[in-house]
Amino acid sequence: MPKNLSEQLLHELGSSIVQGKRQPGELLPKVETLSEMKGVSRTVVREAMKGLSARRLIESSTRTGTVVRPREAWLWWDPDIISWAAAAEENQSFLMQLTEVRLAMEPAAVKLAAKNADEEDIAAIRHRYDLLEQSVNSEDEWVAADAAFHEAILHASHNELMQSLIQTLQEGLYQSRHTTMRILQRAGDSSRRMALDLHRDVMTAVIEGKEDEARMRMETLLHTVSRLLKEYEAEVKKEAPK
Amino acid sequence: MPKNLSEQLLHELGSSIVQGKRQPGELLPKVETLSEMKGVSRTVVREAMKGLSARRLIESSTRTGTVVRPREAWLWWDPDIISWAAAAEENQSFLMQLTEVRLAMEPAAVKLAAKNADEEDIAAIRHRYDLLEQSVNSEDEWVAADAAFHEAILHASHNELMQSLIQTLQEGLYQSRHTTMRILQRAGDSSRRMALDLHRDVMTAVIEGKEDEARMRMETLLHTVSRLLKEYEAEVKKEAPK
DNA sequence: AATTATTTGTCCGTATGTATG
DNA sequence: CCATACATACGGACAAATAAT
Repeated sequence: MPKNLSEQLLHELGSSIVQGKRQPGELLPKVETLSEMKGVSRTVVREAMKGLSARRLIESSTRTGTVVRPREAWLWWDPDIISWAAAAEENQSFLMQLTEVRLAMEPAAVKLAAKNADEEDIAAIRHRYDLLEQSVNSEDEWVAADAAFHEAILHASHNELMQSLIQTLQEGLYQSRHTTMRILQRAGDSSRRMALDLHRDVMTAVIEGKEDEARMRMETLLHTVSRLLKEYEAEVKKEAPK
Repeated sequence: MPKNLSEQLLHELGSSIVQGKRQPGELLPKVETLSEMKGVSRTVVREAMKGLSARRLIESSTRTGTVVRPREAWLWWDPDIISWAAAAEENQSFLMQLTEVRLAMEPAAVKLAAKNADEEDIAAIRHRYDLLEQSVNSEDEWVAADAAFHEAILHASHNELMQSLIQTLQEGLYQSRHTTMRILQRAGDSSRRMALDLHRDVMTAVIEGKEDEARMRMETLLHTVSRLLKEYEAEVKKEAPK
């Protein structure tokens, strides 16, 4: 998947750090040694190192060598770091943290959308909602239509920073949720129909420019989905206990 | 300031892109040319490029060369990108967006703190508040004490992701605000005394575990400070109109 | 469809800078 | 002050990919 050798090595080293296989404070092998270990040139190793230090996972200094930086220095909002952390064995706590941020940001974004949406935005949102309505009977189409709807709302906030943030956030959640998503889909059309109503409520408030209304309805939507998720998780656990 | 040549070049190229001097879609000079232009080796150029592509500011492919990626692909939550954007000429819109995110995140973090703070956290928060109280008469000490107080609250949220996010956020705002800060400080002890009360209210709610109370009080605090800022900005503008 | 030109990607020998012992 | 060990920097060579001819 990675395009070139240095990206490959970057992912290998990066995930080993984020997943705790290399602890903060630990000294990495010197460039020459790594080059031999991985069978690549020093150039490739050095370029991978640049990727790691751009994410503040490591710090290099002459003579001392290259050490893994403490967790609080890491740039957690890098999509790769999030992806590596979400792919870790023990990721429950991390996913909860991601969810907490989402619960804070999405309603705020919708509130902004209600304030800032122009005619073009509203047309786009309406269109996405129609597509959502049409795909209420299809498991596969629903997921894509749902994402597109949220993206249209997000775009209407006219805040690039929030868009970027929520996007990386969603990707992180998505990666570790595709199994759970399947579970939710199994719930069938009825829960999707319920979700559809909640989506329409959000849309209406945005179109009418009712900021706080829009924010609260998004909160309701998120909490409902989260409750559904928990219920079905519990149910599955009951059916197949380990 | 930058430690080595490649970081120097990275900052030069990175800020020129973020500040719009090199537009999305534009083709960068090839490695060899850049190497000659800047008087550094190709190795240095290549390593700087790695830094830019880690931040998704550029994309390279063989034969085609290296192009500046569209703004929506950029990793906006990289501290360097934020710093470059905050240092731009036309940064009003960017600062507003940063502020909007802050207004969403800080109250959410305080709410979490009210939920999750343990004895240790509470002791730390109390301590920071005492320092804040003691520095109400000193312009210089206040800024540092205020930051420390917010950091202690943030730490009590027990959410590394939020901490990281708000920290980079604050650094971005701080960089472009140090002039405005001076203005606010000029307001004298009275406004600081008012702010102190608001801080105490937040602290109390956190200690008592009143989540929504804590969130709302932080919202009040932020809005009050923002209002004070605007008032003094307007006043200064009146005194010295351009 | 085959060839060529151009640019990134990769390798490596070598030299320099810097902090440690 | 010298020796050592590491990152940093330089540049020539070749490989791989792809747009243009």
